[in-house]
Amino acid sequence: MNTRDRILDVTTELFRRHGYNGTGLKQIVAGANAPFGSVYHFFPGGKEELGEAVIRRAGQMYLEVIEAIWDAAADPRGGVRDIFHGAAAAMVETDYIDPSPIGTVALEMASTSEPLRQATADVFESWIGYSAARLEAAGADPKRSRELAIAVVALLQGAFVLGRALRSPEPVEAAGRAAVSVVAAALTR
Amino acid sequence: MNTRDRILDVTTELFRRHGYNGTGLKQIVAGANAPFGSVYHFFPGGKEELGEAVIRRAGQMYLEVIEAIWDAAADPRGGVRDIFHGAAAAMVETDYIDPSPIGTVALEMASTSEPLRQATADVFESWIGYSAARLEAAGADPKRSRELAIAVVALLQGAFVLGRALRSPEPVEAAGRAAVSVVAAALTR
DNA sequence: GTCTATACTTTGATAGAC
DNA sequence: GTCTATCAAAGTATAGAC
Repeated sequence: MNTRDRILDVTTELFRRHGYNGTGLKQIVAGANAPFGSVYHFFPGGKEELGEAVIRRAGQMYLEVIEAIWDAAADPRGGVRDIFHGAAAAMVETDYIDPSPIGTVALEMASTSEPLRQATADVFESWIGYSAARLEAAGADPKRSRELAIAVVALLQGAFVLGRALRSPEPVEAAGRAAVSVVAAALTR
Repeated sequence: MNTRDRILDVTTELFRRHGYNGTGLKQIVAGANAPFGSVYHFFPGGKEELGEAVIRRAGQMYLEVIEAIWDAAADPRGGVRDIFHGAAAAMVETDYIDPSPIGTVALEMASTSEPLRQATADVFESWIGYSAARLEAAGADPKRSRELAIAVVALLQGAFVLGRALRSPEPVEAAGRAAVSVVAAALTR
């Protein structure tokens, strides 16, 4: 794998464990077996530019995972259920590392770095927009599909916070059942 | 106000904006107009002990706010609705500072500091336990009241993440309507 | 593009005078 | 209890050889 991708991979992993401020550039180059100068070669804007790239790449990867799950699911309820089940399983397997680095960076940096805040906002909007479109296609009221999608994404992000704090998959499972119930209610109306 | 409380207040405020790792001890003593040594006088365990005190105090304060809202509300739906309305208003008023420092610290530190992780877990459990008891008293199935309470807390925390990233009260309002709908469904069954 | 060395700043923490 | 001075380590960033 090339140096740039190794740097991105290691930084993503470190952000998931320690967030943006908790991750040092020295840790990153050590983990990526890269010379220190390479970070500034590939990301001239330094840590902030690297962080933004990590957020946007992780957001895109997750969007593709969500798309694949929706495509494989029989109906919207099944799609939502599978997304939360997958996330719960991932948390247990990884010893409760945050499934995605995005929520942590959003909370840490929204008041500090406008480029990073904007990157997290763009990612969340992409998830919300995609989910709203799928819910609408499944029969949800167009006027309520965005609100519904926001609730599902909020349940997922909030469940990550609780699951990580409690070191348990229970919050993700509970949030998943709530998400299915909210979606089901909107579709049978 | 005494020095110890000033330190706690300033640290809470800084955690809400920049999280645990983004807040320096020097910033704290500058903001609190306190000598540097006072931090170690009142919190011999250093930053970690101070952080734990901030988390537990904020968690207790929020629990009391939630209790007051429940007591004032006509029914559970109203209580849940008021909690989210209040949070949305607070975010707008404070230019989208995180309403509480707890979620950020939980995500940042869960894999790094066991005392801080435990403190965030204890706070979330106290919110979940109290909310579950109120829902149960209102007629929710005892077997489902905990799951319901977890979903409401997850919606709230997730909405903070999204609201902060998007700089909008929309996610908190949307999550609030979803929370009311989930609670209402569980009570009319 | 790779790698090393280094500059400069900020961090958390400690010692000791008052 | 208050306050100052200072430390060692870690933080980001840069320069320049190869």
